[in-house]
Amino acid sequence: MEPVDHFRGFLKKNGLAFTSARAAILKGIVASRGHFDADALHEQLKRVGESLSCATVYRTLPLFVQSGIIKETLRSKGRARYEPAWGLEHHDHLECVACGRIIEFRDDELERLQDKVCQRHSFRPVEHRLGIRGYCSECGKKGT
Amino acid sequence: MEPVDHFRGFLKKNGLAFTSARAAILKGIVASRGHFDADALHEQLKRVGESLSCATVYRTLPLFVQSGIIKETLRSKGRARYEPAWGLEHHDHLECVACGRIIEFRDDELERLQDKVCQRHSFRPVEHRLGIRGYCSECGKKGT
DNA sequence: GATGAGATTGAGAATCACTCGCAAAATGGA
DNA sequence: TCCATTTTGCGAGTGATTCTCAATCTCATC
Repeated sequence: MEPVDHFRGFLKKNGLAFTSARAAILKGIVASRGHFDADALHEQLKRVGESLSCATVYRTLPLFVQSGIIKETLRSKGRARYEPAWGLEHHDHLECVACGRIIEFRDDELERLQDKVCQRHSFRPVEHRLGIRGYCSECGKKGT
Repeated sequence: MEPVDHFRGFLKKNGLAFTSARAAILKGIVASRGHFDADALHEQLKRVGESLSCATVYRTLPLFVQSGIIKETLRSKGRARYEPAWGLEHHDHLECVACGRIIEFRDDELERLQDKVCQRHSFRPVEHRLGIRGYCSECGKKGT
């Protein structure tokens, strides 16, 4: 199913309207492959002629999170960041503190162990975030 | 070694002064066992008669992080949160989305696997944060 | 113990990401 | 088409954090 169809279904189920602003934002999300923040998304939309108020962008992002189209990731420089999630497997992040590069990885064993930890504490997980900060291979070479 | 001695050493090594404000904040940190945020720390200090400007608290916390006395943890409600780290083992967090309770846990196998992931990507880790959000045993019982 | 260069502090203004309030406009089921 | 309901844009408001800068404190050195 296409994200847009899923999103329409989500809106209808919740008595919300599918507006042109929401359509535009969804297009922006799909276009921006990879991580983005509210401001970057707003800028990108402006570039393609879709000028929405930034309040609308901020107001709409949670809907996309709730519907599973995107998910919030580690915030950086005080800004909430997002990444597409629709149809993608869960993964975690390595974040280079020197160059800012973000490397995604997935490790099933790691996932399994986390579930075990939750069981041990009778904890029902909803989501988790693992972020490892350090130096990527490039920056690691350059010293310190 | 006591935290205060370690901290003095850290300051000297960096050409910084050991001031009464910093001593007071350190005392506050030690007193507040467990997680805290800048505002809570400021309030606590005020309660014991140490009235520092909140700018000073904000300015000083990074020094304690750098020196390894505390570390930043998952932020909550838009606030940066910290926990004591001096002399304590690393651990990760389960965070209840219903009641806000934070459960600490440690799993060596999990740590080991993360190192493996880093090796696989030639990534030199500096720190990592794993936060699992969900429902704790108490809140899980109450439904949904 | 006095001195001075440099570090630190307080108070309030400034930032910055984000949210709110409200009137005007868009949506969509009947 | 009509209208109750939802959205939007704008600008003002928030709340955490940071900055500015003059006054104050530290501490190595004298």
